[in-house]
Amino acid sequence: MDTVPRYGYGVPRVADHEARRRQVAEAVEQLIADDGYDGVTVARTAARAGISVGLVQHYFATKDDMLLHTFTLLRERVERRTMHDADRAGQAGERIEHILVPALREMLPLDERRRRERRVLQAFAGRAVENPRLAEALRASDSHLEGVLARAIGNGKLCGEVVDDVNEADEAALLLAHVDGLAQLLYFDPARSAAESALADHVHRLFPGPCNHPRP
Amino acid sequence: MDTVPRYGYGVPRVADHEARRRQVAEAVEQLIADDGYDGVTVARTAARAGISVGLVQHYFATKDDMLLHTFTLLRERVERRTMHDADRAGQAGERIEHILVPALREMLPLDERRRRERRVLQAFAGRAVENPRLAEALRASDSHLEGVLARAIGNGKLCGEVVDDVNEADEAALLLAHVDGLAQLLYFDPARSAAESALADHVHRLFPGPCNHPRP
DNA sequence: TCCGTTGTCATATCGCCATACGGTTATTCG
DNA sequence: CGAATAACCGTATGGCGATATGACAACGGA
Repeated sequence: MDTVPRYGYGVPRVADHEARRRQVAEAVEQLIADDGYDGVTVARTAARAGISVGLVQHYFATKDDMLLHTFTLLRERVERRTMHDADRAGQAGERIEHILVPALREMLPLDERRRRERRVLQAFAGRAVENPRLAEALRASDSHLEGVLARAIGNGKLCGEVVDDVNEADEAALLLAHVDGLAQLLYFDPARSAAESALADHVHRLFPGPCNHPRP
Repeated sequence: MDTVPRYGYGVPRVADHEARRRQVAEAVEQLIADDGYDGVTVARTAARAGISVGLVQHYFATKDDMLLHTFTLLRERVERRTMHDADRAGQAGERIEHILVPALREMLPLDERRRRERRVLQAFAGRAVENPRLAEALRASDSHLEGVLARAIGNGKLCGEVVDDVNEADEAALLLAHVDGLAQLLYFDPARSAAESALADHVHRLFPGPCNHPRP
């Protein structure tokens, strides 16, 4: 992922490629959040990022690449933030449930920042139906999250919090789908605080047992 | 689908306004399903509907109106299909749960037709973030469905299927959100049959009790 | 020092699309 | 029968936006 060749041979005028791309992606994200997906034009993006149209082209061959990269960075950021804790679920001897709930809660649009984020993700999701590359990226990103959750559920089985006969892949997908639905609900109806407890309930039903095998 | 009014000559003075608008909306829906939202242009829509650009303009002042009307008709159709049964939940003496589950199942993309439908709805949902009129229409449509569900849950309370201390408005919203998440999941992963049982489980948890007061 | 490469910019091009417009046909009503 | 009117068509227009192009600047290497 980060193994980009770095392009560092005896070349002149070395700029930080990744930083520039991040800068542009940041501008795109802001534009989507403010004006929607259709509000994104190469010209406006350049202006927002404080650079020229030509430079944007220099870093992204096509507008589509630009959007895709924006989406990728955004998802990576969300995943990093969300799953930072969840990934070591079952290692600390604490109940996995108690690690998972706040982690997943992080995905809900509970403040302005995350509402903006949701807005952008929603716009991307809408385009995914007509943009195969975006659809693939979305799928990949979801698969990754599902993998992390499935592992957490697997750990739950090992330590007795989860009953043995659940299919962790299914349950991970279902949990993620539920969280997504709740996020959608909260986006359009921020007052529905019941969504938060619904999330907790879901996780609680998944992890009903006590933690029998706390790690040292 | 094939019920295009065929415009028999000899009726030009007064044409069936609503039928024409339906015809155009139908074309729009097909275009979105086939080529995505951005694939919809007035010209292509006219071609698809077998009429001229000018005529489309004659029936819709603006492209936005055209799209909005398409969305409205689509949602109405889905609601009608879905809630036809659910609305008389608790009247026949049958368990409400057993009426609600197949009704809500209807919203899941379980066959090609509904996958196409989902595709279109997803595209619309994506634009709703940047289109206030669409957002409002979506909200209104959801509210309506929530109302129907809330009433069903209320009936459940009356006849003992639902415990008394649930908030039916909250539960209706949560149920709908869950169904939406599951629909999304199934769209991208049609093989996840666990989604269907998840829906049934949710409803079953909501309606745990027996039906004590069957109507005559 | 000078060459080649890369970073950067400004502007040109070219297609597409929503909407505007003017014309034609065919009813209905008086 | 003859306006008046609504359904309907084809094309013009004007703007916007992605991408192409060509020029210039800075810097590393020989």
